[in-house]
Amino acid sequence: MDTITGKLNEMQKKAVLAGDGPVLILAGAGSGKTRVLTHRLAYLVMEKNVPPQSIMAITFTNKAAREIRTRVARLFGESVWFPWAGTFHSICLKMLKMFPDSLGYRENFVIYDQEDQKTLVKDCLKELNMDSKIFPPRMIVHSISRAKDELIDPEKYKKSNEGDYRLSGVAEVYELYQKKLLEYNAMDFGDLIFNAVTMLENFDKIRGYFQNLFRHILIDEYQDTNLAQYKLANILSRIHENIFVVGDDDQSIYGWRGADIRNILEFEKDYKGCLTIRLEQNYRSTKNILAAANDVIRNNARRKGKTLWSEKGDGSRVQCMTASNDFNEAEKVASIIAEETEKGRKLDEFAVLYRVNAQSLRLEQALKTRNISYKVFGGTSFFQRKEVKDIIAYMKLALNPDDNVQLKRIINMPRRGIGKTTVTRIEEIAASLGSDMYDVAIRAGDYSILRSAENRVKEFTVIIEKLRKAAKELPVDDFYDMVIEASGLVKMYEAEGTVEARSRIGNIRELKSAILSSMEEFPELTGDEMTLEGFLSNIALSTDADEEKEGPYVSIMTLHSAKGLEFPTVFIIGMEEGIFPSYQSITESADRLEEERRLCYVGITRAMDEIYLFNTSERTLYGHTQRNLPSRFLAEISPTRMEYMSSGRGYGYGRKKTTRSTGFGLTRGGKPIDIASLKVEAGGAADVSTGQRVSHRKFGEGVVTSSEGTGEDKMIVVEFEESGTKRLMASYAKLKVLED
DNA sequence: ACGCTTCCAGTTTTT
DNA sequence: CTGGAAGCGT
Repeated sequence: MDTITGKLNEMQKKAVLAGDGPVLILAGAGSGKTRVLTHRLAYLVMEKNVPPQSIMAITFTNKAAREIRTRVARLFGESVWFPWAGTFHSICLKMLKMFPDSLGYRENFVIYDQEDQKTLVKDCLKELNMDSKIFPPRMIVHSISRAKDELIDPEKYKKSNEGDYRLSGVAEVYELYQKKLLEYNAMDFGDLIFNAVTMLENFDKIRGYFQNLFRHILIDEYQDTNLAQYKLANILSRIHENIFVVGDDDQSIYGWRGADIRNILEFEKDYKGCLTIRLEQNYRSTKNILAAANDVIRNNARRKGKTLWSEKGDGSRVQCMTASNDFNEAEKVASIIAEETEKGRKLDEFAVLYRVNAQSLRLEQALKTRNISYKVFGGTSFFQRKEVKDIIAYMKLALNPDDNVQLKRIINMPRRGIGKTTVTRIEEIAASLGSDMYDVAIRAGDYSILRSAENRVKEFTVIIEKLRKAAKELPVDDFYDMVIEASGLVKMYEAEGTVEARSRIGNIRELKSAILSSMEEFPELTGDEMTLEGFLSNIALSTDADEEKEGPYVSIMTLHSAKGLEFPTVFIIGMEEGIFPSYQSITESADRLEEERRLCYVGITRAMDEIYLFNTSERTLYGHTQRNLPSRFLAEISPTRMEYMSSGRGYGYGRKKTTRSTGFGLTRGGKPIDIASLKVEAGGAADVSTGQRVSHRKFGEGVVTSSEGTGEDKMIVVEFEESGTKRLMASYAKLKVLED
């Protein structure tokens, strides 16, 4: 028992030892939630004798799943296999593969990523004669994905959007899109969850089987679940009712991807009699950092409410700096890192976080010129690279020739003289026959209209036939060799001879190492040999397979990708209105802005010892230069926690003289001004600004959360403690500004 | 069929 | 400023 609870604090212990029934753990940032989960798993197996195969443990990333596995293994002193530990997607895939024909899918179905989805949507638009200007494929993919997150099928979608021209159009596409997916024997990410839920709902026996199987369900990052995932867990936990969820409503930052913060906010309502435990002791950050984070998140209305505390010392104050422009900002970050490493600190103690990937460019340049090693996380992942996807398309098609999307991708890749006309003809013939394009291609000679292209098409089908045979006979690594050889893709890049082509060949070769390492891992995990099907599903569900980088490096990434990580020193750059919070979140809704604020909270709480917040007075993004006011989040942090560093002007090459001012004014046009007095709009005549506390004679006290327009027309949104959120006209509302 | 030019839009992205 | 897509000329 001591090995399980020995190093836990009281609250953590209570969570780990909780009895049967639903349990909600509200775990603040850095409060040891992974520790609680792993200890809970160990407790269930070691003390309660629950067989590992009857525990479902769900995380959001493969990385988190791996982490939990290795940490549980450490507790056990040996590796115990939890067959149902993984991501929502991998677990659903596993359930679906156990009963593949229940939903009309054939075995060997493949998984579509976003790019495949977009391609398929474009095909649907063309077939429906719809204009992709009016119905941008990106937006449609998004709408379809959101619908699936909310368990809305095409029929329901159509019904609930009757009369709306745009959404009815989306419904049309959605319907055809699903039809094609089934024909092509493919599922997208959303389908994995949606179909698993559908399968459980429609088949009593299957449902009963899983409901009995899972005596305990544990879910990490519960604040990021969507409705479909909520439903899945809800159905599966109905018999044993042991649902143990861990999350932090203040870290819900994926609403735009369908995550429904309601799931965690209303867990107690949905699971009556649940045990709720708050983990508020933070083991990560200094008091100043936590205070700043608490200051920011306090301004959100939609939250459970929780205040983190720490036994660590105050540490240094939040370092704020206004750079003249983005170039200068990057220079400063780089120079601080250089200075600190000269004092003996390691590069991997630093992370630089930003709102959008496009911001990384300047930073990379600045770090490069100083020879500071760095790694950009996120961005295009290895398996998304064009050349890698092409190879995978060959593999997918060999496994599943029904897949027209992959066929169209590679039929003329490398060039073999099959152009648009031929492809369209094959497509039309296939459509009128009700068969797949591959069937038509292989019989190209039978169709007079294809006669002229027959030889070139045959060249392609011969390759695929060879690969289909090989796919059944060869182990995956040998099969890969054959794909390289038969497709001629590497040969094509070799002929190109450019630097870019060489890097593409490098990536293709890298894919082989990915295969080899999965082949090693696979039998360990499942006891089976890795099949082509297994490999393809594996990589479809993994993103973090990037090549390891040698040596210590500075981590640079978006705020989103930083979730779950920690660093001694964190820089957040671009703390500006319109950047962070993003322009869209300011204009769209209060909810979106609250999510943005949570993102800020996530960012600040990544820091253990030091945090630097940067903004610029001028920034070039997407080719145009803009002047942004400092982020409202800066104004929300108590000045007593901040230290404002101003510096000599200069555009990157000026002297790096840094002067410290005792106050916290922001330097603009040479005059220091108080952050709290900044207006949201440049030049606005209104006298209330976002973040300010105001009082209204009828509504009571509240906080200004957003505003739009200027002068007479200025509208502000105020969240009143008693009366809720109100939209008011600033000039008529007769608000009194409260001093703190 | 293919390559070259022009035009346009452009968050965040655990799967 | 980028990358992707559509359009046009060979």
